[in-house]
Amino acid sequence: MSLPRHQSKTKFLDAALALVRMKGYAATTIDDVCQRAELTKGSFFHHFNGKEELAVQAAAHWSAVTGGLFALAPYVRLADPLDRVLGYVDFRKAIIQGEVPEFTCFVGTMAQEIHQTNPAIRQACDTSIREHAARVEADIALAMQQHDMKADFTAKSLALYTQAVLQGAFILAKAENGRETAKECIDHLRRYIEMLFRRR
Amino acid sequence: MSLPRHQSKTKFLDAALALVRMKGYAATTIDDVCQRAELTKGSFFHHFNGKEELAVQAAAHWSAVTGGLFALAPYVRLADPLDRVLGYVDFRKAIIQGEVPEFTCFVGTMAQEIHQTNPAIRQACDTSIREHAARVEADIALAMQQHDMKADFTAKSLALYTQAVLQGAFILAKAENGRETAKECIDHLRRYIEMLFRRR
DNA sequence: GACTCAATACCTACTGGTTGGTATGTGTTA
DNA sequence: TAACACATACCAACCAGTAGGTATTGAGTC
Repeated sequence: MSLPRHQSKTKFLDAALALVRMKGYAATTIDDVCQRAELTKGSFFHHFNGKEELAVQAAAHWSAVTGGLFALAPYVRLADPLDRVLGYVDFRKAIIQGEVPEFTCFVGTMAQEIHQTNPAIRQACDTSIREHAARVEADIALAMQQHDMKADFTAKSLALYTQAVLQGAFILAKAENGRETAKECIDHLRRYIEMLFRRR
Repeated sequence: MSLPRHQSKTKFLDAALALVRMKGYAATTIDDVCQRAELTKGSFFHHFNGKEELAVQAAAHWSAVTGGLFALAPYVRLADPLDRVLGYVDFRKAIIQGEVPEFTCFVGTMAQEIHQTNPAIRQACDTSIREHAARVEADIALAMQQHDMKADFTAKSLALYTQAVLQGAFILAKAENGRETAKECIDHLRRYIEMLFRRR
């Protein structure tokens, strides 16, 4: 009566994403993960050699899941690179919906907790964030080229800035337990990009 | 051989600030706090009725400590409100020094972890962040007034945006285990404010 | 197509260490 | 002498991880 191959592993990873986004890494127990995945500890330790490995693989899983989401978003098909950048920002604002754990970032949450105590997880989170930023960076670089912009900042630094704003917006959302401030932050981010590219 | 009144309590609170900034809230045990404060659990439970109360009071303690730091910063004595706003941003950049736990935000870290699980701590973190933002907001409001700015955003939302950028910059700093990206984020924040007020 | 056999996938039951919290003190101060 | 400020010793619950089992799958053999 077992499920198709490796589906269980995915269930553990999905459970980890949900639970860590709700309670954080340290407060999420392996038993929690097993219960949510509707599987047992024996199965868990068959797939992972411990909590750390779960976290590292969950970071990669997060990249895959969100990567798919952004790849399918309509803005990626816009012809103008600046439109894609602004479309990305708008999309990030649009997906701020539902309860706080539903729209906040798994790797940002985890990095916050383990940066000093677990280098392997920290590295996995950093990689996930930077891979995502690199895709934004590509469009920013094209937009800067197209607008012949002579700036005292790089496309990379602006791309990372967009991520910082989003991560910070999530923290304010968590603190207030709401979405409004976060959305207003993204409005400011959009305004900044518009001003940089003189679209305003 | 006991210390002057209530000094022990402060030692617990200081220990909590340091440890949570290093390891996060959940991973910080009461025993850790006692050890760092060089006091015993008996003393701890004399001053606090549990970990939650420690966290709530530590948030207030954090506001007091950082409040003192900013009150003494040189930028607050500048005559022009916009200079004070930009001076604040520069000051935030300047104090990004040393190891990551030394410059990151206690309440931001804690809010991230407990927002769904502990309303009392979440509220304390929100209050701490918003009190700090309110001081920035005051100068922003004056600057907007003085520059006769007709903006489609409020001073409050811009003030909260500055906090979001800072909190997000801290997350990137934690993920990369360094300071550079965070500082570049603050450069972007400064550029944004300069552009809003046409100082560039 | 039936018959091994080994690897895979999953389970139950347990353990040793940790953790938040308690019970019950003693010394010190006003 | 009562309140305060600490300390020691303990406990029950919890948690990461282990031991050792059973069921399922799939590839090779005849």
